[in-house]
Amino acid sequence: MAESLLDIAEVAERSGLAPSALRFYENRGLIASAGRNGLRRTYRPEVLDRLALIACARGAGFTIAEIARFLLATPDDTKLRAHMAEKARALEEDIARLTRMRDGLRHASTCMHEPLVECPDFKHSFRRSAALTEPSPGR
Amino acid sequence: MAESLLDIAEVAERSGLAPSALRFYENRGLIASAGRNGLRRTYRPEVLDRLALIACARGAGFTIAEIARFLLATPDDTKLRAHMAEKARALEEDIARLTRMRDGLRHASTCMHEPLVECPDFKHSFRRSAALTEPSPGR
DNA sequence: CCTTGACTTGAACCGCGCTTCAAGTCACAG
DNA sequence: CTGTGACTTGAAGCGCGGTTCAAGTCAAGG
Repeated sequence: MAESLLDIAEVAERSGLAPSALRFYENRGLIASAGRNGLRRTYRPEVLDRLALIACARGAGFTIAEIARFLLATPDDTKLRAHMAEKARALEEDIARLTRMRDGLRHASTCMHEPLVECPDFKHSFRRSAALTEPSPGR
Repeated sequence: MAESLLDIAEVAERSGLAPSALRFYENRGLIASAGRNGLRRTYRPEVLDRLALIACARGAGFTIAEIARFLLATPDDTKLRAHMAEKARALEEDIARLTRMRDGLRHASTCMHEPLVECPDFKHSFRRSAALTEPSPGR
């Protein structure tokens, strides 16, 4: 079984993350090492799934601290579920915003208008977006 | 006409941004003040549209520097258009990623599975997402 | 004239997510 | 036993997007 443990360098390579990032995640509680081989951390292969999860969550705008909370939450945690559902809702809004933004850019990239930035359609999509975005001061 | 100029405090209030942020944007070239009333910056009302645009772009993940480039680009700029189209494509990917994330979270929030994090469906959606996310090292 | 109070400036600081660095420690080869 | 070289640590540094701060300046009011 010790055979199946991965060296930190290997995990780094396979996950595409820097070793420093792995150590960073470890001391933030996002992942755990299985033990040491001398000084070297060794990881169970499942850590790769973890890392994929983390990368994805990061990409979706979750902070490290949030991810840690998710991962450390007590198992049968109803708060966790609520939190997840809440996040799903938030993502819904993000998606809508990005979609509008994408449409605005698409239009802008083909619209002839003299300052491009003044194109009414273009401005319009931002206006709408802004109205929905404003209430959220954070970020 | 001077009547229609807005004081920085007014712009701050209407846009929901801190005055410090307005000054920050100004010295990054994102907005321009119309002049001064004593020491006080005054802005043309159109700056509010600008700010809405900026807020939206920020929300869509553009950096301040990127936005500045967009806004300062020479008008009939074909590179600008190409850049925009490119960004639109990138947003498409982000949207797809967020959508998968949202679905993953939705599932997770109702799925009974003992470490929640180990739910196969849940993991699966991250796996797929990760595969598409990995090539992009930045961010 | 002097105060008040909102603005001005540049510079320092903050939180985030890491990376980089100096200094130390280990396994293994020769 | 001595390198070598990849790891270890904690601390410092970085880029981003601002905020905060000390010190200065102005217009208006008393």
